Amino acid sequence: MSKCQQCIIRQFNSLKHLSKEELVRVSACKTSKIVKKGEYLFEEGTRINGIFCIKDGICKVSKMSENGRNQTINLIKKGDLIGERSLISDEPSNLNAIALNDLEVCFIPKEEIIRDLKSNPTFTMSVLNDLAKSLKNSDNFVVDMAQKTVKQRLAETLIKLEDKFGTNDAGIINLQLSRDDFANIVGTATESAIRLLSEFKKKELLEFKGKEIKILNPKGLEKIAQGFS
Amino acid sequence: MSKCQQCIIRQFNSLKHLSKEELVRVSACKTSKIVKKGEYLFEEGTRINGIFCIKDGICKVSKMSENGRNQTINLIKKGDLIGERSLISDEPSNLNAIALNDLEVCFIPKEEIIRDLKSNPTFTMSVLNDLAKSLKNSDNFVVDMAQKTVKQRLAETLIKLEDKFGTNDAGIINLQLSRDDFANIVGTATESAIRLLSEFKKKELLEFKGKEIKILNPKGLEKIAQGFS
DNA sequence: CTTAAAATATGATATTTATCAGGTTTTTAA
DNA sequence: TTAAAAACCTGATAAATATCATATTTTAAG
Repeated sequence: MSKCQQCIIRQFNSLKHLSKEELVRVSACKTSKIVKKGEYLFEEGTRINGIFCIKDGICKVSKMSENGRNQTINLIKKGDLIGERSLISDEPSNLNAIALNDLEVCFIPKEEIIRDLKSNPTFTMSVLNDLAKSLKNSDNFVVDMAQKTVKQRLAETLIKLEDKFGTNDAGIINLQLSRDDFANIVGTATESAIRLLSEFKKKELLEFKGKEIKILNPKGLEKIAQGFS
Repeated sequence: MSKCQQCIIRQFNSLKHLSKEELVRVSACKTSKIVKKGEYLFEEGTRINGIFCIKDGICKVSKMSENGRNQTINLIKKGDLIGERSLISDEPSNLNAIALNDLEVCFIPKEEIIRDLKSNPTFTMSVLNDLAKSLKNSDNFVVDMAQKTVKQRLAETLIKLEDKFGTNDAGIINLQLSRDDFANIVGTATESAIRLLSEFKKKELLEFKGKEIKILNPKGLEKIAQGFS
């Protein structure tokens, strides 16, 4: 198994603040696994007892509402850590993590990381920083969900996806989501997501062929996200 | 000015993990202030550079949406800390904090707390814990906002308010909010909040006289929050 | 290659919610 | 105490969104 010390991925997250010795220890007790597209990395209600470092692939973080509908909270990509909350509280996870495409992850047990948290303040501050950023994102997300229309939210989602995952040479967003995935991110019915995507296409804000989406007029989408429509 | 060492409020938050010496230092550099009802404790876009400890009163945390509408994110009460995020990032606050009634707060400058974070792992873990809990709350809030109807959200809000602030001898919730406040928590128009409160009253789920609200049938409200209506 | 299943699409309709408009009551300040 | 302002309330209507029904296209499996 590859060693954390040599893993380039750690440069993208808090693990970069670990010393060489700490990394060696972490490396010794980590495990790796592959999660196939559509399978769970972890499930709501289970204890995860450690953090996952995403080496490759994209992971959808979601939660069931009491209404029985699924809401996607976040998309996690290569280089991100997930499961930080399990370090702190002993409660089972309140979230699902599902592979959107084949996922390569490392798992570091809780005790190991806690040991580092207690001894390495720089590492701890970095983890605090991550949580703080997530919290800010989440708060902003609440405001959007509460105050924006479905159309605004979909426009915003498209912009954010392009930002986060980039495009290929042809300008197509480097992430293929089903209409249902879009609906679950935006918090709407699948039919509504489909209709709005078609509307955006008709208005030449974007074009798509199946799941391949290319944004043609980002400014226009931005306007819509801000409520000018 | 009163001393942190003798302040009973700190028992309710992470500050309880500070040692006597640390508390003496904190106490020496803290400042106190009163914020009158309706005034800002701090404003979106300003740098706060420290944390506030709420000694008395209730504070509304909110954010303007791009649509120009206000969304209340959280209600903070006696014993809570607020502003933890400013410890970590240097960005200005993305939130407003407004006094719902007269507020008595202490302010502890950032540098002082960071010093303690670096030297006291128990304190740090407690702050991490707070952030993690907030994040969980926020995530749940996102799901509610995205997936529940206004009626469900209002019912849930009422239950949560009673939980958090309790009731007086007459069973009236210990917090007086305007209909507009309710609308901003639930994320709806003021008229809609009014209509639904009236509907709940008609169904004898609650009774109210002005801003004094008494829940009569908590199970019934719970049912509605879960989507049975 | 063929067929069944899943995903996408679109129309019709019902429901939810916002908006506007006009009241009444309560609170605030002079 | 009284006038003005703010908060509250209700109805009518419009807009947004969900739901249901059904057709088409795409994908997956045999």
